[in-house]
Amino acid sequence: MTPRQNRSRDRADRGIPEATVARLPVYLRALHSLQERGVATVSSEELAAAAGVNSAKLRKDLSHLGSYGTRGVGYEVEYLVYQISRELGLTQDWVVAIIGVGNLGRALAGYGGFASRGFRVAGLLDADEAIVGQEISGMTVENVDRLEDLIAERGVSIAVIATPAGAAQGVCDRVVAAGVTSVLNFAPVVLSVPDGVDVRKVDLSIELQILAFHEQRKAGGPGDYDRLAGDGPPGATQYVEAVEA
Amino acid sequence: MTPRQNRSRDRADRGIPEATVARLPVYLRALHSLQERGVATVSSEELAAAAGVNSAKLRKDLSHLGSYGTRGVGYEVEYLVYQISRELGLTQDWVVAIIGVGNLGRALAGYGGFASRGFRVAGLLDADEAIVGQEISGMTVENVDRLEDLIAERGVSIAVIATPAGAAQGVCDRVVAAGVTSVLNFAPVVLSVPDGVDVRKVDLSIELQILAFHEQRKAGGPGDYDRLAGDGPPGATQYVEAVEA
DNA sequence: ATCTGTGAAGCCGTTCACAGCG
DNA sequence: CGCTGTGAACGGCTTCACAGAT
Repeated sequence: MTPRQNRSRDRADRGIPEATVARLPVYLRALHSLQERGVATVSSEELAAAAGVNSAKLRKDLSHLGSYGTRGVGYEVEYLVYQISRELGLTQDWVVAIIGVGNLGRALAGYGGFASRGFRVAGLLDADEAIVGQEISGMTVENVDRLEDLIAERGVSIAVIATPAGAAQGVCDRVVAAGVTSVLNFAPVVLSVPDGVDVRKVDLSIELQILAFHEQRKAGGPGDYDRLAGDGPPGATQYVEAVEA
Repeated sequence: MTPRQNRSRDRADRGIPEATVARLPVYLRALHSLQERGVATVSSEELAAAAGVNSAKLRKDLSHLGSYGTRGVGYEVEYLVYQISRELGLTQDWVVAIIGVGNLGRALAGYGGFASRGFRVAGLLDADEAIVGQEISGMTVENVDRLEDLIAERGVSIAVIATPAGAAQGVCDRVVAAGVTSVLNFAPVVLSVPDGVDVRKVDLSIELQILAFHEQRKAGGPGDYDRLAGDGPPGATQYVEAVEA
């Protein structure tokens, strides 16, 4: 027991706090936007406003990367863009495979934010013969049977799982066995993975449920306009788990 | 200055910690899954495993809702499902409008997880005349010009923004002006909203960037298979902000 | 004078370990 | 005895406030 978390973040790791890492992409986006508007220099106050955080937090975050600002002046936009990009590993290309080409998989395949930020989609895979062979966003959907081969051949390092809930764990096991250690999961299930594999999860219905919680606290009921249907017997709520990603 | 955060979470709020709220939907899903398998009673240890958290955390989370377990036994699945559903406000129906019917909007419109959990999609809106009038998942796409009317007529309380980045803030301002206080934002921008409005953000490229950071820390480079292109001149990274959600 | 970088304090969330109920 | 519910300890993140660089 006592599963000593092997988390390699003791020190010497140049340890950037997780919370900071999660905000760096936001800063990066704000900086790109400034760059497009021709801004050369920015203060922590301005950048923080653009990123939606407070300026002390921004400064502390950036201080974990190094001293890239000039006191009395601010930060040079281009330089900071480079430093953050490098820290996040975006100066290299990452090869991504999308498994599951339903509605969501299609949306992801066509998502411009991937290609433009150092992520290259190198495969669209599906198990459905009716979908395999289709042309989606300039790529041909391939059979998921070839998953292991494709990962090895194309050097896939990030797998995006957009399958139905029932298929997700199986797909995950296969990509992990094939050597992938980073998974972005859109299926509404908790994936089990061995230590050393990172899973991030995006769950649309969870986000909505969190909003509903706060909304309920504000008004005490939906809408406030007029009461519409719903509100049936408490115990009788029908949950269908009809998720299809 | 000193923008005193008007965060209405001082007390009397029956204060459930935000971190707990974010996990309740996960517990709920695990419980539904148990329910389908006919399990009537579950221990904190079992439920925690199914939800991917540790059992002490689970017990503390549930303790914020009340004492719904039985010592020496565990939790009654059905009862706990009801209590969590009620706490999250899922015993009522929430009316959702999706603005922006591109690839992602389509995926969201067809997402089973909405309808099955107390969320009713009551409108698909787009600005593009070529899309307006189309039938998507059994609904006709309507013109975003009618946004305010639809919100009022149908009692929309949650707006899902799936527009391109450039349109998002404008749409957000309009839904907020029309009385909506909960927004789920898929556009890659930081939305400004007045106090009292909740915004949650889902950002695909941010998640990938966080994965890339950790992946970089493991291997020191993408793939580990062989080095492919990339790695160009540092200052020359091309960022296109070509996001179209 | 201005704005960054940072110790110190405070807050929040997690984990431990056990008291207490069934 | 088994398992929940919870005070207490701990650790991480945020915020404050100011020292220090330009």
